[in-house]
Amino acid sequence: MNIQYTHKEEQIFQSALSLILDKGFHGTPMSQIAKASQVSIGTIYHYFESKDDLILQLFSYSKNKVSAFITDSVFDDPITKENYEEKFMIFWRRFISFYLKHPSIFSFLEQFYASPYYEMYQKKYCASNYSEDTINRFLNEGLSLNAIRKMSSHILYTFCLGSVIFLIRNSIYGQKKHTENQINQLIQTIWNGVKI
Amino acid sequence: MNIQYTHKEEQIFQSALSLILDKGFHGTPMSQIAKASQVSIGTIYHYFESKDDLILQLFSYSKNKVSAFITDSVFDDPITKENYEEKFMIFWRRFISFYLKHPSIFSFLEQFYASPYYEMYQKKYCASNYSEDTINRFLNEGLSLNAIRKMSSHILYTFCLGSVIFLIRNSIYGQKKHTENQINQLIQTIWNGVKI
DNA sequence: GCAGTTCGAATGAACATTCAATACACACAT
DNA sequence: ATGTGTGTATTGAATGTTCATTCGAACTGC
Repeated sequence: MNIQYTHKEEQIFQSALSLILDKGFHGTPMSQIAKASQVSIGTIYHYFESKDDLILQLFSYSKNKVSAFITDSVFDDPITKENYEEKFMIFWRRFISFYLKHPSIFSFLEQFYASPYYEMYQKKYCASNYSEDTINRFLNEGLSLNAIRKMSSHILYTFCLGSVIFLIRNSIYGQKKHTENQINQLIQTIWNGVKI
Repeated sequence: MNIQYTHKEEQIFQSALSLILDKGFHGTPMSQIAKASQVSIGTIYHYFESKDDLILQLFSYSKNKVSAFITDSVFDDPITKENYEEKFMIFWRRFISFYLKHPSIFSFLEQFYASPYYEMYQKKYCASNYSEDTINRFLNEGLSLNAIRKMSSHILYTFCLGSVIFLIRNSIYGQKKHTENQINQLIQTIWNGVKI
C-alpha cells in the first residue's frame, strides 16, 4: 500500500509542496522546484516524466502521508456504541491537527481536487481514494452501531468532511486563526448534527 | 453596490467562466477566451488591462451574481424565533440550488479562493465579502433570536457553509449527483447541529 | 567499462501583451 | 444631406517572455 520514495524524490516533493503553497500550481515552474530542491532540472526529469507526472505523483505522495496519519490509533481497539462518541471526537481532532501541521499538503490537495488534474488522475489510475475510504469506514461503523442517526452515508460523509475542511481552509488562508476551543466547538456541533 | 457591465463584458465573462469550468484558470489562454466570446484578442485588452485584471474582475462579477440571488426573498418579511427554522431551510436550499444552476460560477470561485489571486484581491481592494456578510447576518440573527444554540459566530459560519459547499462541489465534480431528498437530509442535519 | 545519475545550456512551443491600422459612431458645420 | 473631425471600438499579426522539455556530455560507484 505505502510506496517508498527515494531521498531525492522526497526532497523534490517537499520543495514542490512548499512552493505550491504560496505560488499555486502554475506559478511554480520546474526551474524553481529544481532550485529549491537543490538539484538540476535534468535530475527532476530523470525521476519524473513531465510536470504533469510530477504533480500526479505528488498527489499520491500527499494522500499517502494523510492516510498513514489518519489510520493509526483510531482502529487499534474495537469501536463500540459506547465509545463511538469519544472516538468521533478524537478522529476529527486528529484530522484537523494533521492538516494544520501540514498546510502545504492541504493547500496542494485543495488545488488538486479543484483542478482538471483530478479528473486526469481518476482516468489514469481510477483508484479509489484511500483516505476517503478510511473516513467512510469509520462513519459507516457509526451508522451500523446505531451510534449515528440513520442517513445516507454519502450525506454523512459530506456533512462531516465539508465543515472540517472548511475550518482548516479558513485557518490556513484566513486572517483569523482558530483556538483549540473553537475547534472543539465545531466538532461538538457536528456531533450534535449526527447523534441519535 | 451593483456595477453594470456592458454587453461585451458580459459576453467575455460568460465565455471565460465556461472555459475555466473545464480547463481551469491556466488551461484557459486569452486567445481561447477571445474565440469563445467572438471578439478579437485586442478587444479583450481594450476592456481589461491584463489577464490578472480580467480574472479579478470576473471575481467581482461572480460575487455580484451570487449576492443578488441570495439576498432577495429571505429578508423581505421579518425573521422571528418561530419562523427561523423554516427560513433556515429555505436559505440554504436556495443557496445550493443557485450554484447547482451555475456550476461555472461555483467552480471559478472555488479555484479563485484556493489560488494566490484571492490574496492579491484582498490586498488590492481589501473589500469585505458581501455574500459572506449576508450569510453572517442571517446566522447572527438566529443567534440573537435564541433560535440557534450559543456558539462562536465564526464557527457557526464555518460549520454551515463548509458542509453546504462540499455538497455542491461533490455534485458538480463528482460522479454521483444528489437527489432533492439527500439535499434536504443534509440541511436537516445541519439544523440538528445548531438548533437549541 | 558500464549502468545509473546528474548536469544545464539549447530548443521550441505556448502564451500574454503590444500596436499600428482600420472601422465605426456621433456631433457639428457647411 | 454631405463632408469633416474626433474619439472610441475592433482587429490580428508581430513581439518578447516564460516555461516545459530534450539531449549530449560529464560524473559516480561498482
